[in-house]
Amino acid sequence: MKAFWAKGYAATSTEDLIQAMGIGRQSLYHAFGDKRRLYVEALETYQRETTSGHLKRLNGAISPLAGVRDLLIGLIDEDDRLRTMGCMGVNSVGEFGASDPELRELRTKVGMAINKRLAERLSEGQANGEIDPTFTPGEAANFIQLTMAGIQLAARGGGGLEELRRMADFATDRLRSH
Amino acid sequence: MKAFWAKGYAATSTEDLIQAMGIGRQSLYHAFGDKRRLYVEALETYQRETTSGHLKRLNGAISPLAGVRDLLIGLIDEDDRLRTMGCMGVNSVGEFGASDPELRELRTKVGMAINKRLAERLSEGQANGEIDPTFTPGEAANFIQLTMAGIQLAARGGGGLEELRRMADFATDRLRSH
DNA sequence: CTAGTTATGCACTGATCGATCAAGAAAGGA
DNA sequence: TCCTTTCTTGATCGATCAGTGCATAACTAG
Repeated sequence: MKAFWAKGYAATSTEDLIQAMGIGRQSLYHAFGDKRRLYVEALETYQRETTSGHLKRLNGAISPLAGVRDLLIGLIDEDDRLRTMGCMGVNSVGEFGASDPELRELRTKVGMAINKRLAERLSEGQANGEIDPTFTPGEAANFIQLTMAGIQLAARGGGGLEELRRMADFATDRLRSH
Repeated sequence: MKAFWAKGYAATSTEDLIQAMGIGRQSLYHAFGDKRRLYVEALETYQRETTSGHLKRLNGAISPLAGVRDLLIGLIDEDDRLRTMGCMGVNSVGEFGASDPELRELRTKVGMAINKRLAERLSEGQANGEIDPTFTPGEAANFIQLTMAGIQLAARGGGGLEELRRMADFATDRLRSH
């Protein structure tokens, strides 16, 4: 997973993979079928692990808007090395675009789950007055997801810790009611 | 340029390139040195061509906020095929991250130029009362750029025309003063 | 212990990778 | 015109690519 995450699908050789996993060549093919299947499994694992963390931060905060902020801030790893790896899902979109139906479905599934919970949470925030009531929760949820992707892309591009945190705060503040 | 744009650096073979350009193999190496140099030149050309369009839209509008909107809307091609190619610069960030100093500098240069003009324009908007005066133009400019990247990534991922336009409008409206 | 299944190591496949060679064709300059 | 430089063509380089065949090793069930 880390090998694909760092270098992308095409630039990661099967040699890289067996080195990273510390197993033999035949074991890789026996266990995963081929390079592509391994990539899909790695991406699935990545999505599963990260999504649960995202939802935990979104739900755990004391208020909906604080949840959004925690979600965005939580994307930004303090460690430079980890942060510049970005998000494997975002990287996958960049590499494959909309061309691969299987990856697209995988991505859509995760996106919808986050979107749903995000919209619920935003709706709560509108009810308690902390979030601007003039927009629809669904649109705002889409926009938060766009912001998530933007932050993670900027992180991969070498964006600094403080710079990214300011952007997360800025985006969060844009949802606040006046 | 289109070949690299569509498939990324690693997945584009020199055979793809000579097919796309309609020239012989040796001509490619004679004219560009190697694959990497050709990629850098292609990316430079892409940046130059697109950036001028972005600035034109940002400057051409009747008001600063309308300029921001035109800038964001202008990223979204009506043609599905073109839209799903996304932005070559964004794709490049995804593929190479912060690992390549030359690409990073190329990207930074363009980013700063847009950022500067964006901040100026936002400042104008705050002066004429159309844009929320409570934030600093620089931060807002960074955020617009993050939104640009987010839109273009979503486009590559298969985002629909109307969906993306709604996000552009939503982001623009977040800057409006109340 | 044995039989049968599963996993692994090593050598190797054809294909394709990026890049180069040698030689000729075209273009440019005096 | 002749000579030099620039460009193009086709064959080919060694390296690496993803994926296999085959024999051995490890494990499991009885």
